[in-house]
Amino acid sequence: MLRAERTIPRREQVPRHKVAEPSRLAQNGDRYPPYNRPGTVTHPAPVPPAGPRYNPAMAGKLPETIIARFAPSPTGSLHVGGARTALYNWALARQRGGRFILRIEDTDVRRSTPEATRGILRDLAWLGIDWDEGPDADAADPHDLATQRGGRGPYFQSQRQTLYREHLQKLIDTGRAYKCFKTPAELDAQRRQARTEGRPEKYDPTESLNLSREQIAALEAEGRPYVYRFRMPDTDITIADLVLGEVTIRAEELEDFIIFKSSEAGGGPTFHFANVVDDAAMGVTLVLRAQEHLMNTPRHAALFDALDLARPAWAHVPLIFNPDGSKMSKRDKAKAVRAAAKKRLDAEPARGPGPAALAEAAGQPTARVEAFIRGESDDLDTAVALAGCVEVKLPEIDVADFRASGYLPQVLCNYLALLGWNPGGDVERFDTAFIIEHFGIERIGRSNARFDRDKLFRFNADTIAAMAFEPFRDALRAHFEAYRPQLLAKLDGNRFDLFARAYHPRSRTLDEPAELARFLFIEDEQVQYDPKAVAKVLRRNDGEGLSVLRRLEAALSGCDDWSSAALEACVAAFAKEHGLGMGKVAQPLRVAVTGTTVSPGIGDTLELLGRESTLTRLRHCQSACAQPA
RNA sequence: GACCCCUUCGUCUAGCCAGGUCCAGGACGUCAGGUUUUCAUCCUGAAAACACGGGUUCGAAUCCCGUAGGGGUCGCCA
Repeated sequence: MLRAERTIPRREQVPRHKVAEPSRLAQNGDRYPPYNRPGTVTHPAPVPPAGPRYNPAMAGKLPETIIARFAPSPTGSLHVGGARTALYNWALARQRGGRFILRIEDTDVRRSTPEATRGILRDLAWLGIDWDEGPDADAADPHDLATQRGGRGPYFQSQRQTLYREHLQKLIDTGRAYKCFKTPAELDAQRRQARTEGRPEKYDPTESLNLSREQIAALEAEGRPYVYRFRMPDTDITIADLVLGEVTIRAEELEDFIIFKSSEAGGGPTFHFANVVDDAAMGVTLVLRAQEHLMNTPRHAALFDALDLARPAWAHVPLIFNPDGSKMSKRDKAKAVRAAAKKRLDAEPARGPGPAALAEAAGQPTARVEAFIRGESDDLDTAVALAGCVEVKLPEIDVADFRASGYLPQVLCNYLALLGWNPGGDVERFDTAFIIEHFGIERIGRSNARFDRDKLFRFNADTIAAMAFEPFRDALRAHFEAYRPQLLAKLDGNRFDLFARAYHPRSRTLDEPAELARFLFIEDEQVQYDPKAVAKVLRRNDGEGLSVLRRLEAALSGCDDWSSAALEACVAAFAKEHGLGMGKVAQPLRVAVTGTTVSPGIGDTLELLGRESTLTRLRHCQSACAQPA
């Protein structure tokens, strides 16, 4: 029963931190992935009555029916900030029995890619965020109309052009949209001029507005490209934000903006226009998005008004930053690699031709690597290739990064929910069902937050510790299938179970076992003996450890039952017999078979390794680490 | 620069709307001890904040005004 004792999760006592009680909504667990079901969070803690704290949100009212949406643009991976926005929208829709729509805003034809769409769908699904309407995450081609769900599709803006045209026509008919033939270069020059003269850099519509029908026809005949601009009202615009309260922008701050791009830019609606038209067409009642959109909102409000459509409720959530206060972006990966590469080059100026050697090691053109290191390029592929050579771990930025690093989806949701919102009181650990039950806009904060990886890491570690064995094993297997297939292949049959048992208590992420168990995946001859470990554990005191190994070899080869429990017992008996502490025996053995002082319990380590490898390594070690003459 | 938003321990935050019970509570991190065959845990304890200045009040982290600082926006990107 030794094994049972050793393999129970680390946290036997009720944790110090308060953990939310599994919530009532959790009972219909089918909506969530297995690991997302309650039960992984078990210790009861009181949730204080969610006393609404003061919030100027009183300025706006949450709609009766929540029809929320998440509308990413498929120009990159799903960022944690985006994930949080999606989570908040989703939670509100689920809590109120509303609908949650996923709409892909691919109006930027140049930068949108199907791969990005696919990645976003995959990452949302992984987080346990599902949507009532939108593309199908499992479809061979999510763009395929037949696979999209919901009655108000299609859910790609590129597939809704007719609708935008119709609404544009309405604005033209009511005199709220007009053609503007100014080129970007002209506008830029005007802006610069205004700036040097100290005038406000506001677009002046008079010229375009005064164009006669004939003049317009002439310009078009010349083939001059034009955009459509929206005529802003000349009144102040107040928006009732659910998080920030009332925000008023004075009329003079407002300018006519482009709603339809020129043929040169690919035509079609701009974000502002498509966004508003679609929100209206899809019946969206709540627009909860990042605060960087706050200054767009007056434009959107004016557009709703001009189109005679009901404004949705707006809620602008604060932004998420790096611990150092900088904006969290993909560039951070390049920055981290650059810093490490520079350090490496500075440290070994004598060795090799520097950047060229690095480039070769990374399999990248030297010129590209040099440019990268000089900071002239932030190319992600170069960064990734280089990262392996300079031994730097890329910072996690996107949801996919955290997944690859072995974070649990429910933990990421938990942490993200907490970044900008809290249920009140001291409760910090909870599952998604709890979020659905308790989430509320009135408790969203109003100041920006910094992303604390340490805290997320601790949440993940504690959640893994609290998991029952089977869910942990299944999650670990799924992770290895996706990210460590070559290692998984070496863990046949119930050896994977044994592996999972041995590493469950020492895993803080699902990826840690892969790093920690290196010794398992190498050939017996490849074991590298850490000099410090050898000196301390084997050679010290006149080779005390080595002599233990000699005697241990005999004892172990006589062990018939090569199971963790029997091995543990065997080693313990040996220690007792020789009047040694367990450490005096287990440590030399550990160094002998792993090359380091770190591994799972000695019984697990030996069983995992197998009899043959253990004995081979034991002999090999004795000759390799013999006391120097 | 203009406009808008924000401001409690290093970080995320509770408390603020209904001022006293707050010499400000929790979490992560940090530090000091302890448990443990390594690792990872676990246990005990500690340091650590109301940005500043005015007001209102018997009393202000809480209400008002100002200052400073941080952030966002100012694209035919979203």
